[in-house]
Amino acid sequence: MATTYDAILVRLQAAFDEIEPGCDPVLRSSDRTDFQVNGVMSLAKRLGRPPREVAEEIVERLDLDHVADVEIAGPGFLNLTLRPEFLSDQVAQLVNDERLGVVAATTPLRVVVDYSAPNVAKEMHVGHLRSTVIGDALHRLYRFQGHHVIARNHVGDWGTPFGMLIEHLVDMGEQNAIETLSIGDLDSFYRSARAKFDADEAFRERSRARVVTLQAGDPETLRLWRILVDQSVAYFSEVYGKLDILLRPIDVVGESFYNGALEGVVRDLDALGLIEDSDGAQCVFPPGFTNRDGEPLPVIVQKRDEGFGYAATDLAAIRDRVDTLAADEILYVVGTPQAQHFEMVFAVARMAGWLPDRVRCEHVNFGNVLGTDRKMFKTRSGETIKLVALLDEAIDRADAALTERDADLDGDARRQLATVVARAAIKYADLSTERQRDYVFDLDRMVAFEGDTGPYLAYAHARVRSIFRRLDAPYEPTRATFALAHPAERALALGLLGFPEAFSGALTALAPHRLCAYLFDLAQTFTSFYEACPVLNAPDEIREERLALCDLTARTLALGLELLGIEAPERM
RNA sequence: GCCCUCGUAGCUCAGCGGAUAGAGCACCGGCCUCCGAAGCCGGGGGCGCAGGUUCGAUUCCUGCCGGGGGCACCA
Repeated sequence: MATTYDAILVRLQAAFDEIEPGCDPVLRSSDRTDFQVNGVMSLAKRLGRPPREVAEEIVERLDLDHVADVEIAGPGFLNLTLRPEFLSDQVAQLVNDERLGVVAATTPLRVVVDYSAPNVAKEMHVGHLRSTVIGDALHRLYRFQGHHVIARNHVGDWGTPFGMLIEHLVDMGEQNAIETLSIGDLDSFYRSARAKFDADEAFRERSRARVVTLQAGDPETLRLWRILVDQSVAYFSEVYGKLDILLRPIDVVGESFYNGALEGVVRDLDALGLIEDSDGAQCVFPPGFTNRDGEPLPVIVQKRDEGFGYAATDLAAIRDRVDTLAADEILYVVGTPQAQHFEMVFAVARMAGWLPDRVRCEHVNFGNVLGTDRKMFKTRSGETIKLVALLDEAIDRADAALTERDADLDGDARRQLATVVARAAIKYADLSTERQRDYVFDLDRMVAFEGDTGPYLAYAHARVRSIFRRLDAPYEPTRATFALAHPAERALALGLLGFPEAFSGALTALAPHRLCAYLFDLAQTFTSFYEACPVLNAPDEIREERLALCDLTARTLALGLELLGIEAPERM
C-alpha cells in the first residue's frame, strides 16, 4: 500500500509540476489540521507572483477528491483535512498489512553495520553501551526495510597489550585463566596483568618478546591468544544476550582479521603514489586536514617501527567490505571523538579508489554518556562502570517497582519481567535523544514508569493487549470501514497512519530517536482515546471499530519497539 | 592557535526554512461505584548575545560569549 503521506504527496506533486516541474510541495503534518503544504510561498516568490494567487491556481489543478478538503490559509499555506472515506480506507488497509504500511525496499542493499566493538580481555563498560544499542537499532531498522544487513563487531583483539595479557595467562595457568575469564571477570584479569607490567621489569621484557612472537605467527602463542579471544567473545555473547542484542559470535571480525591485508594496503597506496615518508612513517596526506601548526595532517598507515596503525586496519576493512562483502553502504557506529579519524580514512579510501562514490560510507557518531553531574559517567571512585553492573542495577530497580505494583507476580516471572523492563529502560533512554548529543545517564529517570520512558511504552502496549484478554474468542481483525466519529478515534487513526513516515524518517536520518518520539506520541494519543472511548462496553458496531484501532495500536507499538530492540510484553 | 560540535522552560529533551516553539519530570488544580490511575484533562513558565540572508530564521551564514571534543606513530 502507498502510505497516507505518499498518497497525498503524489497528488500534490502533480499539481505543482503543472506550474513548475520538480518543485517540492513541502508537505508536513500540521498541528492545526491534518497536513499542511508549505511550498506555495517559495514557489510564488520564484514566479514573482502573489502567493495566494498561486495557491488558488494549485488548488484548481489539485485532484484530492475523496482524499482531503483543501483550504488556503494565512500567507499561502494549504491546509489539508482528510476526508472520512479516505481515512477509513487507509486504516482498513493497515488492518491487513503486517508491515503496517512500511513498504519493503524494491532493491535490497547490502549494508554493513559496524558496531559495539569491545576489547578482548576487557570488560564491556558504559563506553560500549551507545554503540551497541544504536547499532543494533539501525541493524533492525535496515533489516525490516528489507535490506541485507551484515553486522560487524570490530573487536580490539590485537596490539601491544596482548603480549602482556598472554604472559599473564601463562603465569596464571591456562585452566585458572579460563575459569577467571569464563565467569566474566575480565577486569581483574586485565588489571593484574597491567599491574605486573607496570611493576615488574622481567614481566615487561617477556611481554614485549611475546608481542613479537605473536606477530610472527608462532603457533603456540596464537593458541594462547585464541583462548583470550574465545573466552572474551563468549563473555560478550552473554552480555548481548542479557541486553537482547542481535550480534552473534560469527559477527565478530576483529582487528586481527585484517592483519594479512595490511602490507597490501601500504603497497597498493604506494603504487598509487599516495604514500609519503614522514619521519620514517608511511603516510597519506589527504587534502584539507591540518594539525595545530597548520601543517598537513597525515593518515599514518605504517608506523616508524614498521607496525601498522589502526588507520591501516580501517582501510583494509573498507576494502574487504567493498570488494568481498559487496557493500552498498557501510555504517560505523562509533563515538564522535573518532570523527576526524574517519573523515581522513574515508578520504584516503576515496583517493585510492577503494571506496567508489556509489558506496555510502558514514560515521554514525554519537555523544558521550554523562553522569548526572554532567561529567563523563564514572563511578564515584572514578572507575568506568561495567555494562552488566548497570543492567543488574536497572533490573533490581525494575524488580522493586514491579513488586510494589503487583504482588501477585511470583519471583521468577517477576525477575524475568524486570529484565525486560530494565532493557527497555536503558535502551529507550539511549535511543530517544538525538544521537549526536551527549546524554545524561540517570537510572532513576529511565526506569521510571511515568513519562517518556521505555517502561511507559511497554506498559502502554500491555494495557492495550489486556483488552483482548477479556474477549470470549480470539480476536480476528476483519474490520473494513471506520467511521471515526469521535475526535479521539480520528486522532488515533491519524497517528497509526503516520508509522511509515516515522520509520523511514528514523532510517534515512539514522535517527532512532524519531521513531521513539513517534511511539511515545502514539502511546499518549492512544491513552487519550482510551480514556474518552469505551471499547468493550460500546455498541457492537462501534466496539468492532474500536477493537480494530486497539489492535493496530498494539501492533504498531510492538513493531516499533521491536525495531528499537525493545521487547513489548503481553502483560506487566 | 586551527578544526568540529553543542547552547531551547527550574531539570532532562523534541523541533525535518513556515503560522501561536512542543513533550516529559518537578510544581499547582481537577478526574477511579465504569475496559490496567504505570493513566487522563487543565495551568504557570523558554530559543546564550549581536548582526546578516529570506516574504518568513530556533533552523542557514558571520562574529562574540560559554560548554564538550579532535589536532602524527595508542586504538
